[in-house]
Formats: sequence, C-alpha cells, structure tokens
Amino acid sequence: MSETRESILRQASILFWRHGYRGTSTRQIAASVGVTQPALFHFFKSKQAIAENLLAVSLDETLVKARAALAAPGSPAERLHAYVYDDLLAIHSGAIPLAGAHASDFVHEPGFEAWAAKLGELADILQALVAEGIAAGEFVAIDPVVAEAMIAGITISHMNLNTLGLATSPEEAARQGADFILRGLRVATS
Amino acid sequence: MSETRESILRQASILFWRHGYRGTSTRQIAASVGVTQPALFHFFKSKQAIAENLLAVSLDETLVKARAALAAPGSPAERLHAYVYDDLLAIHSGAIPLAGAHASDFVHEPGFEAWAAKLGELADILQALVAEGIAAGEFVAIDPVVAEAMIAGITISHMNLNTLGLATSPEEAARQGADFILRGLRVATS
DNA sequence: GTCTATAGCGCGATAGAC
DNA sequence: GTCTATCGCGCTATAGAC
Repeated sequence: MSETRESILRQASILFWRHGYRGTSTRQIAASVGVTQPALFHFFKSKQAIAENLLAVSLDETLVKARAALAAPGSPAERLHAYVYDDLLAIHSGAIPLAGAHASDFVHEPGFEAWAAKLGELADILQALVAEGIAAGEFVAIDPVVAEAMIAGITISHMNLNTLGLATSPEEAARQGADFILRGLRVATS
Repeated sequence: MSETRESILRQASILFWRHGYRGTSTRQIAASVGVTQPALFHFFKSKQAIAENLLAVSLDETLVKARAALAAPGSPAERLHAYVYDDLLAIHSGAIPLAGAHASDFVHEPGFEAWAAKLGELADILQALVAEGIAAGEFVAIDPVVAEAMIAGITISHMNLNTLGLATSPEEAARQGADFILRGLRVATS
C-alpha cells in the first residue's frame, strides 16, 4: 500500500471521527494529506470507498474473532474476556485510528447495508455469549441486549481514547477495558 | 411548547442519531414532521438552533447533577452510583430520544464550542469522582481517563437503546447500567 | 501521480403570498 | 403558521493537461 493511500485512510478516519462522514469534505481530507482534492480519486473511486476501507480494517478481523469466541469450548466468561482483550488490543495497536469507522454515522447511509449487517451479526454473537454466561451462572441476571450495547459503547470509547492518544500502553489499556467489562458482568465470587 | 416544535426536536434527534448532523437535511426533518422545509424556520432560527436545543435538554440537567455528586458528602462509590442511575433513568424516561445529541458529530463543529466545553467539564467531574474512589480504596487501580471514557460510552449506549425502543422498564434499564458500572469499578469485596 | 478547471447537484436560508 | 419559489454556496466527481 502506498504511503499516500495510507495517509488518506488515517486522516479520513480522524476527520470522520471528529466531524462525521457527511461533515467531512473530500477537500478537508486532501488538505490534511497535503494534496489537492481530485488526487484522492486516483487511490479511491469515491468517498464511500474510503469509508468502506476503514470499516473493513475495523470490522472484518473483529468478526472473525467473535465467531471463533462463540464456537470455542470453555467457560463463557473466559472466552468473552479473551475476545474483548484481543479486540481492544488491536484497537490500541493498529496503525490507523479506527474511531472514525464506528463512532460515526455512515453505517446507516444508503450503500452501507452490508456493513450494517456485519455489525448486526457481531451484536448477535456477543448477546449469545452473554446469554451463555448467564445460563452457566457466571454472569448476573442482565438483559443480553443491554449488556451487548454497553460492551459496544465501551469498545467505541477505546477507539476514541486511541484516536486522542493515550498515555498508557496498548496492553494496559486493553486489560483495564476487558477486566472492567468482566467485573461488570460477573456474579460476586464471595 | 407547541406540538410541532416538539415534533421537530424528536424527529431531528432520531435523524441526527442515524445519519449524523451534517448527514441530516432540513428537508428530511421537515418531511418526518409532515411540513415543508421552510416551515422549520418559523420555530428555530437555524438548523444549529435545533441541535443546540437538543444539547440543552440532554446536557444541562446532567451537568447540574454531576456537580452535586462531586460536592456531596459520603462514599464516592455511592455518589457515583446514584449519579449514574439518575442520569440513565432520565435518558430512559425522557419524552425526546437523546441519542442524536451525543452519538452524533456536531459537538466539534464550529459554533458549538460552548457545548464542547460543557462536555469537557462533565468529563473532568467524573474523572475526579473515580479518582476519589480509588484513593478511598473502593475502586480498583484504573486510569480515571479510561474509566470516564467507558462511563461515557455506556451512557451513549443507553441513549441508543432508548432511541431504538427497549423492552425493559426505565428503572430496570437504569439499574442494570448503574450496577454494571459500579461492579466494573469496585474492588472485590471478598 | 498530481494538477487546474468545472460540471451538476443538494444544501441552508430568505422573500413574500395567503 | 404554512406555503411556493428561489438565491447563493459548497459538495462529489470528472475531464484533460503535464
């Protein structure tokens, strides 16, 4: 991947995060990269293609890990903790800040239906994992829909932290996030 | 407040939430309300004024409660729990779905600086409350910046749940959210 | 691979009738 | 209080030179 192409993705993600997809113009992206606006279209066929590339980086790998976590043997609590830790670590370690891909608004735009469906599958998997944990007596009685929404909100908050630039190490930030979620779900262990 | 005026706020909040501030046109808002586009400008002097009204409903009351929680006597854990429960209950009980006010993008637009400052003060207060809890030995050793970001992410997730329409009661949803956060922060109580 | 120039469209907001 | 008509602007994307 060319340097300019990666710079476009990085700058677009930061701008989408701060100003939204529609609130970010291709002129602003180009100015951040240091080229003129039409030059973007040499690397991406449209503004939507830039956004889809960010979603792919952010979501495809996560979805593979979530499917594996649901199918794996072992305690639901341990599987959920390992999945969340891996996901947060990837967020804090990645070369491209990803907050622009989720905190933003474009998943519900026309033309992004496929990505909305992937987000829906991710939500279903995490709800199922939470429900397993409740059935196993590891998690408190909580609405899995509420729990999944809060996990997603926490994940986005870590994308925000990474985009802002965090003082702590990727491993420490991921650990704090994963431990927080698991303590939040776990029944008191006397 | 006239019925049309409240309908404008409600529909605008839902549209801002799904499509972002810039991704929502005044023509779309007007169509959802059932009037023509220029009719909006009889109730609000600009599109920005609609957004500011939503921010006021969402943020001003929250900020008052947060300041009171920081100044109140008593255990940091109990004060934080009471604050979060009240805030989530207001989110789930309000007449206007508020997700559009925070999940969206417009706080960083030019002209919204005052609202960005209020969000900053809210973040500072919650970080201070978390730090107090750590110092008191009630909370685990966690970066207060990370903890505050996660609490904010959870709060936004509850706005999303309310906008989507949740099966559980406002009280039950607020309790599940507040309990989750406090368990996530608390040291194990053996 | 990057530029200048521009086409074509949708936007927020205003004017003025009723 | 709501309408029709419209202005001026900024947007995405394309054409074509270098």
